Amino acid sequence: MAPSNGKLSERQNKMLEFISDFVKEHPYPPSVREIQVGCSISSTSVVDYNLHILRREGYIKRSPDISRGIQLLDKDTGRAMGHPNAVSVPVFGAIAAGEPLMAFPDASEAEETLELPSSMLPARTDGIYALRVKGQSMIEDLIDDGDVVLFQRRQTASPGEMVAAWLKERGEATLKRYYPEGARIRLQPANSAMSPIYEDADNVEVQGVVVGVIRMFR
Amino acid sequence: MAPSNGKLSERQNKMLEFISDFVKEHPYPPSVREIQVGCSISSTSVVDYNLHILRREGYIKRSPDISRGIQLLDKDTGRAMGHPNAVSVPVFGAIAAGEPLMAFPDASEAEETLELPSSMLPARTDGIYALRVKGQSMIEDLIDDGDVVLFQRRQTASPGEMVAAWLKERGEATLKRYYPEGARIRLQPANSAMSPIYEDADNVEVQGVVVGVIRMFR
DNA sequence: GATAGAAGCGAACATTCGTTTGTATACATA
DNA sequence: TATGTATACAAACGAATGTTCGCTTCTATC
Repeated sequence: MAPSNGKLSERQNKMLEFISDFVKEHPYPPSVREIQVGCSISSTSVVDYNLHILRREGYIKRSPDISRGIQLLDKDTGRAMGHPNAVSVPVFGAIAAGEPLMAFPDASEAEETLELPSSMLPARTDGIYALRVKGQSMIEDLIDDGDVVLFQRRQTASPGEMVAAWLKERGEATLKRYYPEGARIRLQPANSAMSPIYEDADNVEVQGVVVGVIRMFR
Repeated sequence: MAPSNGKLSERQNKMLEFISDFVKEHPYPPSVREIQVGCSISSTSVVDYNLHILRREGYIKRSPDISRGIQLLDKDTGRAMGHPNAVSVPVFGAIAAGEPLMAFPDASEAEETLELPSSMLPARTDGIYALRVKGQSMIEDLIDDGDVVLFQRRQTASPGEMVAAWLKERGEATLKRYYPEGARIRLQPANSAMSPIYEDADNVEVQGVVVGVIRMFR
């Protein structure tokens, strides 16, 4: 069996992540075969082999001969983990209205946090943050004043994606669609009453792409 | 099968209690046979029989053909139990596309549930449900095809509110703005390409008012 | 008494699922 | 080269588990 050096293989990490995701989305733990399929493993025996290692290393607990008898443990405390369903998303100030975004916004500086179910979010739930939209520059993309927009932190974007862009010279952030055009970048509002912004590529810093919109009335 | 009078037999109550105790002591739900032994029932078919009743009455949710696929629901709200701060919102079929809404939609019949933080929702978090929007009849109110719309269950609405309305004669539900005009009701789409619907007040049943919109890209 | 539905029963069936077995490959080491 | 170990693979085995079926018992109703 594997050496007891505490390091996990890539496959073992993937399995842990799969189990963690699975229990967030289901009221029961995964079976060996569900792990097999979810992690693209060719044989159930390989799953079992690595589950033994995860158990020995203290990452999980297994109930022998019981279907779905897998329990995630907190590696540090060795205690059972609950149902860590919620991802807390920091909500920063309004976009397009000042200086909302530092390079690495810290959750502690958020005005509030939003507890969102991880099932709602894309696979990578880290680097998710939210901004409250100010103004109607994206009204034709169905994003209204006051909406909360969820972003995935990224430094690059594909043409046409909605991004939070930091305009260095102006010292402000803005929500627009991203269109690189050679050395310059067109930031296109979704409001026919407004004109696109053209900026030198050096002056535009993508800080995240839109992954969702939440609007609550009242 | 049993009459749908909402009362549970002694045996069914015992089963519920057993399941509740079981999930507190184990990281996985009980199997049919474990319920059988724990409740001193002679046959697994009796367990299955009563589990069907519990499901129909909204006490549990079952995942067919999945071992230990039993989930306790909160009878009052029809929500999944076990997530302290989260409210699980049942998501039913698409609106404006057939017959999505029965009089009292049952959480156990939801195609999926959404775990939302109670902080996101209005004070009263019971009677919240969600529908996936089909079509673009509310596009000018910034609700797009595919969006998930959150409703608060209500039988009445104020003029101008967005409601899920059940048209008895047509046997269909629709998402529109609500304008009572004497004995008839105008159901106004937010799409200038579409005409309002006029219906006799007797033929319109408000089933809920819109309290939020969620749109996830991916 | 006849009938029908609710509830229970025992057994069998079919699938899911944990486990084992035999083998293969890569790599380190003696 | 030979040997042992870690990892992976495919297949099969057998236990666990969900489901179904035919029958019985009980009770309410006509």
